[in-house]
Amino acid sequence: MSSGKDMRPFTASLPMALLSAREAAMSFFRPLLGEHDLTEQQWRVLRALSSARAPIDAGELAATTCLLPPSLSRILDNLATRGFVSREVDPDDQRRALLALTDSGAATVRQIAPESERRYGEIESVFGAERLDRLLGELHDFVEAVERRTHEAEVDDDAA
Amino acid sequence: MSSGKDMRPFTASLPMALLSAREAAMSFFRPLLGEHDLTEQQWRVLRALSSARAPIDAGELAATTCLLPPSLSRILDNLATRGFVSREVDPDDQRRALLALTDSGAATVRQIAPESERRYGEIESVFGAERLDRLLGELHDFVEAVERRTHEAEVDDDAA
DNA sequence: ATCAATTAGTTCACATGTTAACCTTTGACC
DNA sequence: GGTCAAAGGTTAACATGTGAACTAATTGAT
Repeated sequence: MSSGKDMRPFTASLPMALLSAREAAMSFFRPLLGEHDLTEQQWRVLRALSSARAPIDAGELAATTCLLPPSLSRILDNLATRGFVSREVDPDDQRRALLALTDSGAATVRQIAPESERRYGEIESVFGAERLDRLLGELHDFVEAVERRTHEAEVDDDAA
Repeated sequence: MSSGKDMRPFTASLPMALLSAREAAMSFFRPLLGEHDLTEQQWRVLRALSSARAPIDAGELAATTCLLPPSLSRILDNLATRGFVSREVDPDDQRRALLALTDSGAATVRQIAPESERRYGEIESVFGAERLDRLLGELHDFVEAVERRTHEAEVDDDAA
């Protein structure tokens, strides 16, 4: 007698579905990043800094890139050593680090961006551009719905 | 002058959207698994073995759980040491390992499954059950579309 | 039967994920 | 103005992600 009868089939699990979809999506970009000796996470950081208009602090960067502080800390060590990122202490609050792209980092982003966009276009052609947009919208709504619920729970905790 | 003008906004990137959605989804389960000293990946392995009707080999298990062989190898070391999983050599092909849940592993899955299902129900109530089903369907289709294209590319390679 | 090419898993090296502990700087309070 | 809790980052320890190299078993071609 199998013990699996009382659980949702494996493939019907949302975390698994999101994971395999992400693997599928990243299969378009991983080879490109590998050619430039960048990991997916390093690229996320460069990309986030590139679209930031001014230096931002580590907490904000961590939130934007979906990286936990310890991971981000090590990634910044790496990127600073390679000269892609500058790290300074915020004079207004010496606990904070202010991060920015160096010229070399910005040049690297500019070099990779066009090919990255081209491959994003491939994804659109495989799945359909508007269908992809709808999917992005649903994913965004999902995150919002979960966050709303989480905040309510926190308020409840405070009240208790 | 910001250098970000030629790239898609960060939040509009599918990999990022899938990643943050996955984080949101896992926020329901991570605390539960932590209570049982299981990581997300260890739980994926236990769950996959629990729904397998017969012992399966490592390659199949890796594919099912979205784990790369090196990760799976270490995870199986861990789960075997803890007595949750048994590992035997396939007599028909001695390269293969045959994996199965032990009684203790099956008991652990049975113990966790109900609460896991309950939390899945919370996700449904937050986002809507049919809306979640549609999302799952789209994610599944996306993976299929990408895999189809990848297979075509491989055939092209062979022909070249 | 023999040997080169494949295949299944593991091991290695390095980067990241995850939690907890730590250190410094702030800010609120008295 | 001194004390203390909280905030921002980093460090530590262990588990996993990732690509490359490695081992052993199997397959296939000769």
